[in-house]
Amino acid sequence: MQSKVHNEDIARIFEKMSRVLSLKGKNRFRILAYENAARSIRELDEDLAEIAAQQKLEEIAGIGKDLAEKIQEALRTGNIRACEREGGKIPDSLLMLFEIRGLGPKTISLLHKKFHVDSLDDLEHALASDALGHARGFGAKKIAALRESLEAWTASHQRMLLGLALPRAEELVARIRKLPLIERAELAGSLRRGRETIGDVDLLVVSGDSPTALEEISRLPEVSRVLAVGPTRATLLLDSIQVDVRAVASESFGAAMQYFTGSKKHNTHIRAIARQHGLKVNEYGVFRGTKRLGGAAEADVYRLVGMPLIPPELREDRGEIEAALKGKLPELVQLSDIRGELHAHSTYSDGHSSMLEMVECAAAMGYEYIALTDHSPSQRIAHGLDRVRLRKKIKEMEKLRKERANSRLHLLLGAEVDILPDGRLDYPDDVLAWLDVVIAAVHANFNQSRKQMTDRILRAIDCPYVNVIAHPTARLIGKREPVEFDFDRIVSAAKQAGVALEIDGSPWRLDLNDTLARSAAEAGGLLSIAADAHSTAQLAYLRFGVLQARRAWIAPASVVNTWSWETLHKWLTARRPQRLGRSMKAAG
DNA sequence: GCCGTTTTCGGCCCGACTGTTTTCAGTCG
Repeated sequence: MQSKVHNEDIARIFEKMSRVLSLKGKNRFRILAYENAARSIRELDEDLAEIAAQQKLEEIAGIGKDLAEKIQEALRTGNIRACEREGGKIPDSLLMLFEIRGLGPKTISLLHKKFHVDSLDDLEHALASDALGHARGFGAKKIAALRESLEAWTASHQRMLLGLALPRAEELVARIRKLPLIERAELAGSLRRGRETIGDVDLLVVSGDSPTALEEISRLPEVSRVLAVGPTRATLLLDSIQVDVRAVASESFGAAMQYFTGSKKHNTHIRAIARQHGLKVNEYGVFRGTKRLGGAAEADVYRLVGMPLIPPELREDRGEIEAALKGKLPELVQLSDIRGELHAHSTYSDGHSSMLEMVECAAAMGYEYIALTDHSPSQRIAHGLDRVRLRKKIKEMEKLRKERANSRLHLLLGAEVDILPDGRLDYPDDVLAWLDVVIAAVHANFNQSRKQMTDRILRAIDCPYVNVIAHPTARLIGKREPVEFDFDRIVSAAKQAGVALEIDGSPWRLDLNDTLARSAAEAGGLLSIAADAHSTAQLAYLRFGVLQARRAWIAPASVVNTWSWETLHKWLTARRPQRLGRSMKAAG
């Protein structure tokens, strides 16, 4: 049996084919057909192999007889002879040039033929020399624009982390809202849906004088570069993040928000339902024939197709439309439901803020409880606490509790304890008994087998002092793959034991991710949404965890840190061997 | 190359924007 051919492999072949054909100046609709097919395949949930087995390839939008046969061939042999023949002599490095903004088939073809540019490196050299200067179509501005595009691509060809992009985008929106010409400004796109990474920022504005408003936006100090400005649209760079600003009419604002928030799949599905009602939905509104029925408010769009407004975080076509039609949209946890933080560090381990600073910040945020969960000794780089230093921390915490006796904020002595490779915890039971909150986490030996890792985490869950498994898959977005384990077994063991699985809000982690968190919650498991804060400012990371939880359809009831102090306290102590931790008694 | 209440041929992704053009070509979303 041939090694498995994935949907993405076939999408790549078709994408390559469309680029090859465009370089050769072939029929533009044929080019478009391959492009559409590639996109259509990328949007599939099901494996092409399964669809092929059911003889249903031609039911996929954009796949006809010919492409269905080509897919069959790719599934059998791993490649498509006709596509290889067509693109045979064209190096992949040349096709990479399509990634550069401002380069299309004509220019790439010209660069290739006249200047022997076959790669991004070649392009860089050509742009650096003055060779292009005299060629037709290459003015000084064009060359400068290409230099900038190449630079921007190098800086940002990978997607940007939500937690880093969102605050920058929000600052920009706040700034834009203060401009006198601006009536409204809102973020749309994947940022609004809370996706863990984003490609660019979509921003909609309403103004009585759009052209001037867009000019003014382009001149804001936050904007590092202006790629394009016209009367209805501007493309800007905010650091290396591309921002697309669109000016829309007030009466179309809701329809435009709906359209530009996406996802594409969600919108396609909504439009299909609209068609069944004899309606047309686009970015300008909802129409029956030429009669405009609504579109000023986003809720208009959903109401006219017979459903309540769907929260942006759910708009991925993962069942939310069916749920909305049945009136069964889930109640989603929101930031204001959160009553405390169960994962935060202080200067005792690798945090940058003192216990006092962390506690004061948590009080200012209106929290009812905060656990300071510094690392255990195995985390040497993070200054994990041995018994002696842990005792010192307990003393300081008891002093803090006395000084703040009138505060409604409960201080919890916690630790983020390493789960050792064999599943034992990094503190012995007598030390664990000192703690009010134990969150256990994998921080090393990520490459164990699936079975070893499953047993390791199961053993940690078995320990009666453990309350939470922190960042369960240990992934770092774009940097470290999630560890492998039997997720269903972990979820069911955690549920049995009353152990919560964490949704870590740190922008680099967001762990559990949305799909895993959703299946944990659907199985009836408990979750904890945490900031994993290493400073007072990072306590705000919790909101990214909440966004992730909302994408996972999670209701407040299954999130332990939405619970009142009394309920949480009962839960924390429920599993413990009889003798209560002494600091918990002090917390009273 | 796909698609079909316009159905096996003849449409399909076109409007906005930039740069270099002297009335338009190329690219983007």
